[in-house]
Amino acid sequence: MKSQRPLTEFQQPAVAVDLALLTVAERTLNVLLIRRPDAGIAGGEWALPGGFVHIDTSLEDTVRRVLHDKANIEHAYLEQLGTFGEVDRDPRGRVLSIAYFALTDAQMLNAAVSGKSDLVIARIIVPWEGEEGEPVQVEDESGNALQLAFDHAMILGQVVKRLRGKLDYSAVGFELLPPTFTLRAVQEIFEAILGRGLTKPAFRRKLLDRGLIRPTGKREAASAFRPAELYERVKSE
Amino acid sequence: MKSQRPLTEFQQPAVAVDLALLTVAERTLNVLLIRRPDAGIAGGEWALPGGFVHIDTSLEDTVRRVLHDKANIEHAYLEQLGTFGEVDRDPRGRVLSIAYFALTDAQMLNAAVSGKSDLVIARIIVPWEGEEGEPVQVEDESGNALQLAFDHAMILGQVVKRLRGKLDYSAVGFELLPPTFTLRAVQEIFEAILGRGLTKPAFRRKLLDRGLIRPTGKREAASAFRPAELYERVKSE
DNA sequence: CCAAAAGTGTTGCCGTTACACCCATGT
DNA sequence: ACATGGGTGTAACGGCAACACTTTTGG
Repeated sequence: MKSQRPLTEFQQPAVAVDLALLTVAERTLNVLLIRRPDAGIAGGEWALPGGFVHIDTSLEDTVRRVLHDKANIEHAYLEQLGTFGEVDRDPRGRVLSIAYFALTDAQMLNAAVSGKSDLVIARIIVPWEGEEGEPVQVEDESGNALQLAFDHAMILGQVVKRLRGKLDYSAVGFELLPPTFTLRAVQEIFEAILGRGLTKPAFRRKLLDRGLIRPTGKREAASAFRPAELYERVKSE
Repeated sequence: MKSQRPLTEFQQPAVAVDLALLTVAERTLNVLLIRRPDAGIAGGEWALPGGFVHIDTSLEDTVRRVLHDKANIEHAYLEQLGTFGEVDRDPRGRVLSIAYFALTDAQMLNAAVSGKSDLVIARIIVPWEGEEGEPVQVEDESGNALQLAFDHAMILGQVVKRLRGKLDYSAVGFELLPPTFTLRAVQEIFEAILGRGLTKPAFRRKLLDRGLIRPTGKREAASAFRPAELYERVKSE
């Protein structure tokens, strides 16, 4: 910091944000991907939606712009994951990526994506256990593997690692659920993120003891057998 | 990402790394600060050492350069904290800061800093409990408050929060110790970071049960009373 | 022998797990 | 009535904290 006009002294890297927008559907973690045009770099591959950081826009606002412009979503839980800055991570040149992840429920994401042909909701296949944080694979609804562009497989691996780590002591899990939900639905969210089964009674009690959710008195509508009670989040003070 | 030459299309923010180099001395968290020249922006205030990210240097290498050039240190535990990008966080213009923290033992830091008049090792005063992550205060060895530049008080608060969160389930605490150390020393590190006392027997056992350290058979030299056993880290496989 | 700090044994609490069982509902 | 998933009781396990106690060393 020896100069008073540092902003022009060196050639600076470009700065982008990349957004991993996740949900859980059919007991599996899903992520929104955008197809890169065939003609360009990494053509035909699938990437996290992203955008460059303009000089008058904060990081949060940049992410919200990406969320709105590319995913048609206005509100979602957002959290910064980290910044990736290897010199060769983008063949177009030096591009830093500030990675964020966002969480919504499956219906929201389905509605936002319907009709957009360059978007897919891909299933995340995690080829490791625990919190290793290695890269992951993705596949479409038919089970076909998708090729991820740049270092996005690694970034997604870090997202899964972060989620697994925070699930127990934070309230991120509920961000993947609609406003009211059954306990069974919460358990499926947890199992999808952790990649392993959980015992039902222990799970229910731990959840209720934390005081984060409250029964509404209503019950789910369509069910072949006994309908489960619907719960809602208790607004944090 | 609609352009093939994005690097020049928009005016880009400048990108810097800031480094919080911490140690524990006299049962207190300390951080290395550098004094900003009286003439410039934030003149006379104290800042985390930092530097701009050059176009051909990775983030890790940039941090190592800062560590070497400004703190005289070659090796230290390094971890990325997060990226701070409010539009007005730096009065010189739009500067993103990718914050890292580093950990060493007190002797290392003292040796590196001796004779450098623009550097201080400041005590961190944490005015909150638990893992709130609010800004912190700093003071010199005589107890005089130091004025922190930019958003560095907030960044340091986030570092403390991160350390408190990771202390129990990771091995970061040992990065603040010399190669061999007593159990008492480890406990003082933990107490300094957590900001509260711990009961000795429980602490010792938990530590030894984790299998991360091993007795060397040697004992500490200078002691008024019974000398404690010296331990070392067991090299992770 | 005493002071001071190192180190150990024992107990009890509490959160979590596991397993067995009962309950409520739609066909 | 019965199949099916929702929901509860109970007992065992294990981590951790607290406390009292013993041991070791230098003066």
